[in-house]
Amino acid sequence: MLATLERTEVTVPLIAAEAGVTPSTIYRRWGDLQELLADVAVERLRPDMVPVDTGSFGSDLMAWAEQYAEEMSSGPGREMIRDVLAAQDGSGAYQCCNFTRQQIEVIAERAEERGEIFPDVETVMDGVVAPIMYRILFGGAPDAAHVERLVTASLAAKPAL
Amino acid sequence: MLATLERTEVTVPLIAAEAGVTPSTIYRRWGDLQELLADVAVERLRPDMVPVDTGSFGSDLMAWAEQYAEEMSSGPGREMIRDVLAAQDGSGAYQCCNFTRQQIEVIAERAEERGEIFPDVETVMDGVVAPIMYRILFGGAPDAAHVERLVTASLAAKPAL
DNA sequence: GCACTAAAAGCAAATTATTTGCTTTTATGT
DNA sequence: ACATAAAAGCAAATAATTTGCTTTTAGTGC
Repeated sequence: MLATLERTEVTVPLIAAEAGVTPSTIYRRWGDLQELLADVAVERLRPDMVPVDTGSFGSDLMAWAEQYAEEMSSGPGREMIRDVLAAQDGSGAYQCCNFTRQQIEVIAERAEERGEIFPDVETVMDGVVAPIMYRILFGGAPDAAHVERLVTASLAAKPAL
Repeated sequence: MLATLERTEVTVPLIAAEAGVTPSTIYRRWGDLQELLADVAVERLRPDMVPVDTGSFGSDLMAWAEQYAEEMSSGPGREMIRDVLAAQDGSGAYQCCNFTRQQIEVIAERAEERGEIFPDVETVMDGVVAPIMYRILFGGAPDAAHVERLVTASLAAKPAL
């Protein structure tokens, strides 16, 4: 029902009716529409899968980054990010950042077990995640070749010894 | 007057009164509060200075990045970014990104005239600007040491030959 | 199981914001 | 000066938000 509406057409009274509650319940629990939308978006951005294991850090990261860029660039992806960032309460954004970091940590842990040498997680956040997100938010979505270049470049950065 | 209020206390009728116009004028021109705030924020984010010339690409970029990170991490900086990104119309974000790109282009043009070798602008956007912005938006503000590391790393990336 | 309590939800009135149709002003070209 | 079109004012209608108070719900100790 609500999914078919434009962002500007979604209102608290509407959501309340949909949920079978009175609007004041929603206002008291969330304060305003943006906080509610942010909460919903954070839940929807929570990863529901472990990154696929393709055999090496490099290819795991490449596969993950490609999928991440694609999902986040999509219409729904952008709206969810927007919703999270628009909220007054910054904790949603922080959570999302952690979801992402944890996914990369999973990839890193597997690489560790294999005895690979690989860049540390913060390097990947700066070198891969941040540019993807920046371009989605501020410019056009990054294309596949760009994502590939970001991943390749960050793989060249070796960890502190 | 308005500057002393919290974001959630700023309303269209208030701004209208402040401006000495009727609210409907504002609603007709901007549609809603967020578009208006985004417009204001874009104007305030427009750079009013040329990056200082310190003698080389590396030190110019370092000085610029430090100031950029500081300004954008500040309370008002964060609010302006938030306002720009919260707008339905994505053109504000695109403009802000271009403001930044143009600043880096100025630094690059000076380096070109000096005959320096330096990373291309998109590399700097990905390697310096994006991580700074990502951390401001999604986590804690980046500290000075982090910014310095980002700049140093991106300087090592030489342009395509 | 029953009474007690605190938190959450309902309800409805009051307030505030938003939209809209219509009128008036303002700016511009002739 | 007049005609025109765009922008602004005004005010009524609609919709959203806030709030005080009542009712329900869920949990706790007896």
